[in-house]
Amino acid sequence: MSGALAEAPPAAATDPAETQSCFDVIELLFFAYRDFVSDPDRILTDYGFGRAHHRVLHFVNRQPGLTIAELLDILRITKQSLNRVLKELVEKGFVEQRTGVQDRRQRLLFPTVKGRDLALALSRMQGERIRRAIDRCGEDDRQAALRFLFAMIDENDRDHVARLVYGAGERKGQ
Amino acid sequence: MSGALAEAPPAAATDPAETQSCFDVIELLFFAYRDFVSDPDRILTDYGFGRAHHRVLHFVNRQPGLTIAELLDILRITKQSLNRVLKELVEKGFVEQRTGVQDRRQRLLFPTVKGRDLALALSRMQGERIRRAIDRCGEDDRQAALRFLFAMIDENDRDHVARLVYGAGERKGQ
DNA sequence: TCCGTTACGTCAGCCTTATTGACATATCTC
DNA sequence: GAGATATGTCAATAAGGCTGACGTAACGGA
Repeated sequence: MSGALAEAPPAAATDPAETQSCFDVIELLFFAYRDFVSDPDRILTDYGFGRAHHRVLHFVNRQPGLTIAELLDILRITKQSLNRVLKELVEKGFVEQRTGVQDRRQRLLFPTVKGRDLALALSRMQGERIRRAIDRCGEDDRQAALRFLFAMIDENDRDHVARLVYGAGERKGQ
Repeated sequence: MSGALAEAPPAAATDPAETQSCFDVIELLFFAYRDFVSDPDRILTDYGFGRAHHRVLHFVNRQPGLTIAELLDILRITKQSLNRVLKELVEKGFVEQRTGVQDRRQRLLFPTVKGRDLALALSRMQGERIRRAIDRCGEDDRQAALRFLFAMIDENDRDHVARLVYGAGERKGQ
């Protein structure tokens, strides 16, 4: 496709042509993600929050009743890292913790009204970008992109992600 | 599609249905990116590098002769942040700086052989994930995903990115 | 030739987000 | 009652980003 690296043939690539053909995905994923997360960042600073808070708030709002362990598995960070941002979200009244009913060791996480509003405001910003993208490339490309992105996820995690994305909702009581 | 938030109707969303329909893109982009960057991370620690080094090395390798200003525009970080990682890459012999010919104020960045090898090893890891994804969802979905991801980029930046991704290669001499 | 602008480097201090390791507590399960 | 599990927390550290300020070299036009 492009003439990149024509003067510098790859020394160790098993298949230069195929390696090369992946640059577009690698780079467009980088640029799309770069701009994708930049929108909410502006709002978040007004609340004294960062991206880490956004991620927590998003998944708590998306799946009310989420446990700490499940959140750790989604975010792939340590509990110490999670605890700091979660504590701030709770202290500022965006997330509420309730003791589990079946298992009282668990702390189920719920968004407050305030938390839900913020989560939706952030999603709306990202949604606007997504809708503008769909206007450009069409709904079919969005559907295909979803399939491609899904296939990019670790195989062991796809079932879990599928359930979360397409089967989410209130799960645990109170 | 899903029953998420059924018990908690969005308070401020202009269009709940459309906001909701974006959750899949928001989340799959998060999970795909999470796993996508996790592969190179393992190699990078062996060299004492992090993701920031990877990004710099990738674009320097992709576009030999890149200037500092262009790299800053790609990465969207401050020159102080860039300088730290770039200095380490130069000190460890992965990137070479040469004074510009037309404009002697510029420092043109080139990968060394060592740098090119590392960049390609990292790209290869990501390429393997991409190829596995294509095996699952097909080449058409990949092409569509590229169009969608491209449309997700800031409008002002699309020309620049298009040139970089599809028209890259050696640009500035010696 | 002088002067303003540009490209880059650097010092200093700070913030966020992540890490590892260790230990405490409450609760479940057997 | 004992061990495993879910969570909370203290402490130290690292990576990667930021702002602000200042310096130097080179370009470019008046």
